[in-house]
Amino acid sequence: MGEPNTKNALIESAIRIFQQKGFQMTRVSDIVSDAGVSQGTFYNYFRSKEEVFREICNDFIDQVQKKFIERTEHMFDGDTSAEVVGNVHQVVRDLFKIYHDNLDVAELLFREGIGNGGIFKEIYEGMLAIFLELIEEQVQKAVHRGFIHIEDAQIGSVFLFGLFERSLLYFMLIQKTADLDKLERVMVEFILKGLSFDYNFKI
Amino acid sequence: MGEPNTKNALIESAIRIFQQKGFQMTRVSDIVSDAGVSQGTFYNYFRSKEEVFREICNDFIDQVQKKFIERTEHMFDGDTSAEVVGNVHQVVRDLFKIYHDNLDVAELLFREGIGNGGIFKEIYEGMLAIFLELIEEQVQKAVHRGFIHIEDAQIGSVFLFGLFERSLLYFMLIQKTADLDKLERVMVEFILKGLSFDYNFKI
Amino acid sequence: MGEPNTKNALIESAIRIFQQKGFQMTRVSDIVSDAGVSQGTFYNYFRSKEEVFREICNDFIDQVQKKFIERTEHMFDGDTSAEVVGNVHQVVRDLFKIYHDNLDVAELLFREGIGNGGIFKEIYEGMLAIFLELIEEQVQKAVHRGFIHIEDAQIGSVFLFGLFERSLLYFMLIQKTADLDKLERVMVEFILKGLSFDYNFKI
Amino acid sequence: MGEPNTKNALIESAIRIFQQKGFQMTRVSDIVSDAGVSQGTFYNYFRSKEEVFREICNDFIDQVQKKFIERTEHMFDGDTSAEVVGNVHQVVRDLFKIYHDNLDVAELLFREGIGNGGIFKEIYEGMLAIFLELIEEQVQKAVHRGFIHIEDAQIGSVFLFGLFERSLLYFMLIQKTADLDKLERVMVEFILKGLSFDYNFKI
DNA sequence: AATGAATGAGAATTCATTCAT
DNA sequence: CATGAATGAATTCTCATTCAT
Repeated sequence: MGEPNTKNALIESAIRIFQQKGFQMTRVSDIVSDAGVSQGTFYNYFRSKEEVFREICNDFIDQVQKKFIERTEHMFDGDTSAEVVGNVHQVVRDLFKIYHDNLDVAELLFREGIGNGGIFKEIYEGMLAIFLELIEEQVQKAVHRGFIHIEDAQIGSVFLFGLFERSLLYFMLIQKTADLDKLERVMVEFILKGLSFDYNFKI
Repeated sequence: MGEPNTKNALIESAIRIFQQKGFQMTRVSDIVSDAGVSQGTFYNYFRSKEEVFREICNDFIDQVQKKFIERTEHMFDGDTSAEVVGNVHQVVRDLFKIYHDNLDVAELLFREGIGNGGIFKEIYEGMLAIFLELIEEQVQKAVHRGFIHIEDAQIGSVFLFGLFERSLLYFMLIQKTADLDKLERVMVEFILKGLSFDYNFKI
Repeated sequence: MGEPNTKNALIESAIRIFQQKGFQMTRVSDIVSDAGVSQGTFYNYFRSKEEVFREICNDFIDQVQKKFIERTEHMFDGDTSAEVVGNVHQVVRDLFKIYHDNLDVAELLFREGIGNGGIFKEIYEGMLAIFLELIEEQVQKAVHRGFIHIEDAQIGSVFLFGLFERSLLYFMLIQKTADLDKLERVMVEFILKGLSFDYNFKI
Repeated sequence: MGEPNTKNALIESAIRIFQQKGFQMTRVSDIVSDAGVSQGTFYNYFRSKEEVFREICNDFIDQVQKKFIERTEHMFDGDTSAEVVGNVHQVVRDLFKIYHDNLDVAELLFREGIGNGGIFKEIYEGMLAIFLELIEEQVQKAVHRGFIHIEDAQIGSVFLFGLFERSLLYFMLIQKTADLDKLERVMVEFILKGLSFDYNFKI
């Protein structure tokens, strides 16, 4: 009783405090006092501070990955350029939403996942690998279907990822005032043009 | 480049160790033993561990910023599209070189600058602001000259920055095997097309 | 020997784990998980970890003491030297058996009883006192009957105890390969000669 | 400066406190406050509480071993029984002295060396092996020279060790009132008789 | 300038014990 | 009787920083 509640409370507090103070500066005592449980209770659920962090990140990545697959697999679907453009918009909008819905953990991962002496390097790089592969696959498909063109699909997918990730980091987490509709519009146009999209194709 | 004095030795050691272990995991004792001086000596030159880090980052940013200005201020110069394309290539190549020449500190800054509970958030965000402003300025100029187009120059400059930074992070620091000529080619094409560059303009 | 109830299970587990890990390194959680009951159940039977240990030791000492009295009180009985020698052999053999039958607790007590910051000093020293007194009594009796001789019976009984205890510790617990028949033979001879036994006496 | 003093102070305090409270119950804070230095200083000299203990024990064993070799190697020297008896007395007296001079560490080792979940089992057993070997060697030599007799020299040396160690433990550390002259006299007689010493031999 | 021993606040983690169910 | 989540005191060890020499 209280079992899953306590663990959830700890996870939620951990996310909140990690986000505020960063992993290294967060004390287990901060987490437990935020969660309203005792110091020892923490260790009934997690072996260490690092373990909560990993658990949070992995949960997030799993969940986002699943949604990401659902959304992106129809990214360049469509028989006419208008349909494709519509789908790309839809995908970008969906991804914004996923990101926005998980803003706290996303921030945590993007901020913390890189530094910290490489403790979480593997987590960030693992996530990067997963997403790059998924994006590349879609880009390849569209290249084969002939309505976009890029010399190297892997490079292209790194561009798309960088473009997307840094934009959201910048506009959602740093500036915190984002006109998401506009961002979506500008991004879709930039991407499609960058990928030499054929705005007049029809199968 | 400077005289091989104690302070330089400490800075070089600090860069090396920070890069290997990250800021938080680096011990002052690691730095001094790498530099071959005693623990106390460190504090004759720096008030704290944080101070060396700031000094390293700020030196890097100052230096890169200067080069960056030099290079980018002629980014979209030229009276014909061919000249502009040539200049863009030149700028991208130069930036690659700057990044490559400072790979150690660049990695340090990009890896550490974000996390760490916001200690260095300000450094990273300061740097981001500087570069975004410089890029935006160039983009604006080119938009006014009429041969590129983008709905919002700030958004565009974030795209360019993200594109560039994450690509170099990925190919230079993670994959570690980069065909820089190809990357340059693909990047320039992607950027110019993304910015609706008029490949046929002539003044 | 008892009913296979929870308390016995806990005691048996406690003996096993204490023996493996020592008192201090044994966790109550080790004991209960070995016994297959929950953490709380332990405290329905024992007030503390120390209490199980005391209970185990005291049970052992009581039981051994009883047997020890039975056996030793006829140690030097007999009207001829041959009878006495036979009885001494019998006693030594019996004591070996007691020790062997209780090897686990014996080890526990001899290993743990001394150290641990004196927590169990009293237990070990109490046991020592009991056995030394019993031995001394027998030695006195034999001295009075005139067929052994020793300047100080207390010192002699300490010798006998040390001789016996360390031998069994060494051969049973450290070397683990003991030719008990030989050990018995050598020990009886050593003891009797050491005590200036008159191999030719007859009443 | 202060360097060896601090370390020595810590070792002396450690011996004192370990002896009073036992290894497990001793806190590093007890040691440092007794030594009058700060908590951190302890860790400039020892990696852990265990390390001081090992260092203390090993120093003691090394030192005692050296003296023990010096003394025992002439244990059964002599051309007449009287000379041998004299030598045995001398050796026993010397060993009492070594033990007495190092009473604090001896107590520490004999009390703590055994228990503690086997952490220091190896230390105690290592020491035991060393001393048993040295004793056995002397016993063998005397057996070959023909004036003592024992069926098994190894068993005999375990007897001698047990006899000696437990006596000193009992009379010096537990009873704390020992008539050492008498103990020596009784012990030498017991040992020699136990070993079937030929009180009339002459070469 | 250089040294390096000393400092001590601070953090993570452990585990015997309690108690409401 | 049994349970097991919760507790929190207690302890070890770390490491940036100071300062007398």
